[in-house]
Amino acid sequence: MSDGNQQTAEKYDPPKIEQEIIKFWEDNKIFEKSLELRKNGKKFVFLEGPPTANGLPHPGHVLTRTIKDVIARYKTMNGYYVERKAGWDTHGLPVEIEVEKLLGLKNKQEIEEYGIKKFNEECKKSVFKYEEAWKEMTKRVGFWIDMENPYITLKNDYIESVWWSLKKAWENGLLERGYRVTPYCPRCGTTLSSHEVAQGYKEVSDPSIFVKFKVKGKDEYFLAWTTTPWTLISNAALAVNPDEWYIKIEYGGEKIILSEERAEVLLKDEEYKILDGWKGKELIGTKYEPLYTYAKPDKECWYVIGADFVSMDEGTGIVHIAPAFGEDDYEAGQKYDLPVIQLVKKDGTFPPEVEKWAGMFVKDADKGIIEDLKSRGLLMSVQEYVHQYPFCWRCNSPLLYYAIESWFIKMSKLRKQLVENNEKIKWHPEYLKHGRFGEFIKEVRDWSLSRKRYWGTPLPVWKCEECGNEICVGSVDELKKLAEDFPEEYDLHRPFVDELDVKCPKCGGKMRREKEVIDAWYDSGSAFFAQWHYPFENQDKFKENFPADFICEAIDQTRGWFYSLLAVSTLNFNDTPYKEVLSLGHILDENGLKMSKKARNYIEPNKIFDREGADAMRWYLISASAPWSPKRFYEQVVRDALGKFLLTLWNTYSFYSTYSALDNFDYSTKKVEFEERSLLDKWIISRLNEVIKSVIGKIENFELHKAAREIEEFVVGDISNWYIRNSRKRFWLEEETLDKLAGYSTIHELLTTLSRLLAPFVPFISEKIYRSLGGGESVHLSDYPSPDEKKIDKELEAKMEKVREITEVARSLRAKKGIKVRYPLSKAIVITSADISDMVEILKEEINVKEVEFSDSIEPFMGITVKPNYSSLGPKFKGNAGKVASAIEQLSSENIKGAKINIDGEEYELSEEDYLIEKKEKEGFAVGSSGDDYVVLCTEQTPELIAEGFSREIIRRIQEMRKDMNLDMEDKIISSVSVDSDRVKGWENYIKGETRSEKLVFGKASGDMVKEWDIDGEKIKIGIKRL
RNA sequence: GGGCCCGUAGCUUAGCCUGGUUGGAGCGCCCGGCUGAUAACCGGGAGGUCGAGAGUUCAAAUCUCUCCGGGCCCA
Repeated sequence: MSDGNQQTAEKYDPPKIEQEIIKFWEDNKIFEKSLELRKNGKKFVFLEGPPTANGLPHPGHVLTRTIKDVIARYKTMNGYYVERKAGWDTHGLPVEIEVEKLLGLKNKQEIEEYGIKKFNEECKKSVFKYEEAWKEMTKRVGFWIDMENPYITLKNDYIESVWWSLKKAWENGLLERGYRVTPYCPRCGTTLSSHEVAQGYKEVSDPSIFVKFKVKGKDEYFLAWTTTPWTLISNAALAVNPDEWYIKIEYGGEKIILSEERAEVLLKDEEYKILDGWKGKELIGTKYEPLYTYAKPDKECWYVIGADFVSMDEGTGIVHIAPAFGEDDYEAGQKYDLPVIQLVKKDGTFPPEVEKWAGMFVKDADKGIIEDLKSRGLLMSVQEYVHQYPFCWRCNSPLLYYAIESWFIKMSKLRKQLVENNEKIKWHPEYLKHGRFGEFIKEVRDWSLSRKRYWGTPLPVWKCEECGNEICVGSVDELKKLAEDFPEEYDLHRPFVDELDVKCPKCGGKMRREKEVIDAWYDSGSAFFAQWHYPFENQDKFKENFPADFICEAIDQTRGWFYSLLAVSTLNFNDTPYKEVLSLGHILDENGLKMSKKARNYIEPNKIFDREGADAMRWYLISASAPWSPKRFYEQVVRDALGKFLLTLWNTYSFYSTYSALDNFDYSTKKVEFEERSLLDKWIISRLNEVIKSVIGKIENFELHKAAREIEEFVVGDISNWYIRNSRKRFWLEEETLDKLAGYSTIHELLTTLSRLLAPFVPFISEKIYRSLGGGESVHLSDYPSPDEKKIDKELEAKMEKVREITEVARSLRAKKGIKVRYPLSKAIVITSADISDMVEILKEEINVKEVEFSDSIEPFMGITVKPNYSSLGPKFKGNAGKVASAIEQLSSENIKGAKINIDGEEYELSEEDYLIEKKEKEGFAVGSSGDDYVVLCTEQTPELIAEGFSREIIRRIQEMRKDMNLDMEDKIISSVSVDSDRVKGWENYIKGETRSEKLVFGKASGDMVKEWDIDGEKIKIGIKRL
């Protein structure tokens, strides 16, 4: 054969092959076919968590898409019908902020001046800014999902479904107004997100005061501590820790109540007298006189309550509670049904009813309040208190924690159901179920649903300006009936919904919509029904797909999407929306740090796809660690996965395709039956089935990393480095032997089965191999392999394992003795309990010995040497010790016992401690062991053996030169070597045959290529002439 | 500050649940070898306070506690 028509397999070029496969899938609609094929199969319902497309995808997204794809493909190949509908999450504050930046808008006023309509149009554009990049990434990573018909949270249909569920909550009394305490900038008139707050902490010095609250009807005082005197105006209660001990003391002529522990700290060097004591819980309910009575509360207040958060770290153990100005305070207030006294206006000043300080900014009033209390004798002491306090990152004014009116979903009423529904879910990893997630839902708080923003699903609540009637709208039809002139074309966003002319069904008055939009988490949490526009359409579709069998996202979704889904589903259907959830670990950078846009510490997925390929990236992500464990990610690890696994797999395939093509092997016509195949073939087939069995078990458990590692071990260790290595010889034969055909049959089966086994993991290379070997139209239309138990032969596997161990020992022995494997040895003797007599050929080949013998005993090859034990002889014989020692060395091991030694006419009888017996291999043998097995090599190198070894040295060099010259395997040459022919006496024809040399010339090297080699220190020239 | 996860060689990790030979392996490094499928492989070597400390125990990488560091979520 000449250049050009020789059928060597192409080089592994991942991006090229992957693009080619992507095109093939698209042209032939393989994804669609894979669905069509399983249409009548059992459903496996996958629910896609919607990403936001207003940022570029990063490696973490590649991980989620990879794992979802592995599971979906695996299930499909197992006969399940796995529909995959993509989704987009499109609402929310991050989108607005992005657009604000884009338009240069600084705050809400500017947005409203710009126009909500135009602003929202920009938001809509923004969320699809990176849609193409996402689609491209999805395609290149090989994630099969229907991106053509995604659900999109901004669509009217989607919003309508969400409205439907909100109305249901409304009707069940689970959607209502309440307060939420949030960080609030009084100057900007806006609440801040936690992220914004975190940016603005500063160390400041505030007054901290100890204030006395008079117990009602008694001449004694509760002592409380606060760093925000201005909140005292809105005080509603005092809180004690129910489990701590409180005491009444006489101090400075007054009766004061505070916690015992704090009294000891605060009054360390002072004198006081303990009058009485109680457990905190005994104080609960005690009434006191308010410091200020500006408020006229409609509920009972000004009494002692119990709260766990009251700590003994600072203060007095008694905490002043102002529900309007603290999260903990508010929670406690809810528990005790305290009024939300809010004597602070939204601009941060006191209202008129706070006569003394009306119109004053609250923080500026601190001084005056302190003075006032002092003059009334209610102040015990004032101290400076240095602490971290948040400031507005925009305008630098101090933030207030402020109770803002907000709409809530009363999740706290559904705690029991949430916990029950969680019990139905199978979590991976399991500890999340009762750990982070379980703990969270057990004490779930009400869901603060509304956002005073623009870009989101509008809250469908309208209030009548006339009669105060409130309605929640649950469908577009309903709204059409209530609104005048409802247009044909509409978009259920602000400002459209705000501008509708809605008439009150009760009094006919004008209704106004509550200006809020809802939390975007509620949108995505509604995906399981809203994606079908349920209940307005697709009722059957919904029923078939509820609950989902499987969802999978990263760990940060635990309290995100995993929760919002369960919450919405519990709220509307009182059932779990998913049966099994896999939570993935995060992708970290090379140094184990979180990837962030700011730090730019991640590599773009596209770069990896272009260099190492999607399969390599997938393989790394799958095999690196358990799906739920974090993974470090950088290019080198993907390169390693490529080199170690994919290239080895590819080379196995390439080896097969090269040789089988040369031999015109056709599996369908020349397949050799299993029974007629060699032990080596049967062994690798046994291993294959063993691996299939184990891999299936691991995937079912989501231990994808273990499955992947096992396959990798099998491919690299068993197939490439043992099976193929040992099979090469049979494929080099020119004639068509049964053994050769058996080998081809075996590799063919190995590769087609392996490509099916690997298809969910590395869909491209497996498709390529499968199709190239004529497996069928697509590996993804095939069935997942199932183990053929009959072909698993444990005994055979154990025997092969033995052979491999013995080989290792023998190679190690050769290395120790400095005898290269290339030089044959006459014999190896093996001592083992296992019967591996039918595998001597493999052994002979692997350790390069002419003969393998089995023996029962190691003894014949071991000599026993007797050595003097100087530490015993020295003290006994002093100056004569040396003589005794040399006498001992003369003795043999047989006659040492009780031997008598004559030194200078005196006779000594040797005792056992005088000598040491050492076992040592006899001259000419090398002995090594592994467990109870021994290997003995005859190390004697005869001139004949050396000649054979040396000729192999020559052969290898010629082969390398042939490679360098780019010769085809069949090209003939003339070789010349600068050594005497005696050096390879008897092996001339062998060299010629192995190297396709027509002639072999000795003495002087010449030809098209002449190269000088260093063979064990000897300079030898070899020449090759192309014929 | 709270909850949950993680910490084993320069890097990636097995072992931990169920305590018991000298804590395995791969990558990388050094030395040597094999090779007409291979970017692979084989032999040998250097490299480990198993994050730190304490406790339980005859015995701790493994169980318990405290601390340190990283991550996620929540304040």
